[in-house]
Amino acid sequence: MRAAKGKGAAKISKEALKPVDDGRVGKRKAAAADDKTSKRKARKEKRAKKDPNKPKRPPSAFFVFLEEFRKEFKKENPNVKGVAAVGKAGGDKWKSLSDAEKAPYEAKAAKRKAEYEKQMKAYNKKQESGADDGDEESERSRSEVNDEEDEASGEEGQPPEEEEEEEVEDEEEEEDDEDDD
DNA sequence: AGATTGATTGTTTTT
DNA sequence: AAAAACAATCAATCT
Repeated sequence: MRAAKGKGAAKISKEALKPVDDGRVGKRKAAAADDKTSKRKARKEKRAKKDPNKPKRPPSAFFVFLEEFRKEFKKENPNVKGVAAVGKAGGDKWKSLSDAEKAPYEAKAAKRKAEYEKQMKAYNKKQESGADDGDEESERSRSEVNDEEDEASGEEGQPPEEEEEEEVEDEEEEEDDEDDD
């Protein structure tokens, strides 16, 4: 299960109802390798087909915040290994943050989303080859897709204006990714 | 050994 | 429009 889908989102009073076993990670529930029982992708219908390089959904502000939160959380709680612990702690703190505090995260998430749309555009272009919907398993010569790294063409004329009451420190986003291995 | 779960919220996606 | 699924993460647990 996606864990907190209907419960977490709908009910918010599970903290007391469902105490987490401290750092206990996986209790005991694994229906591994079960086509229909697998919730991973119960292909009831052709919801999603396995695509080579399909851009995953952009992380929401919460996830962006979580990524940073996890680092600190683990730093202060090296004993806790479960992801659920951080999830709950993060969710709790997330709500504790003010809109102004979430602003920077939202900004980052917004940027991620923008990239996602761009990637999706390129992705669609590749898919343009054969718009086969349905159970067309016929894999024609899929060959390599020319990956065109679309670099941000032109900056946006205007920098994001924070018209919010709280002026957030605009961190200069570094887009130069130095990937030295 | 690989697949899966657990948990959070927000957005993307699908119906 | 609304519900569903999925986005990351890490270790434990299951088949």
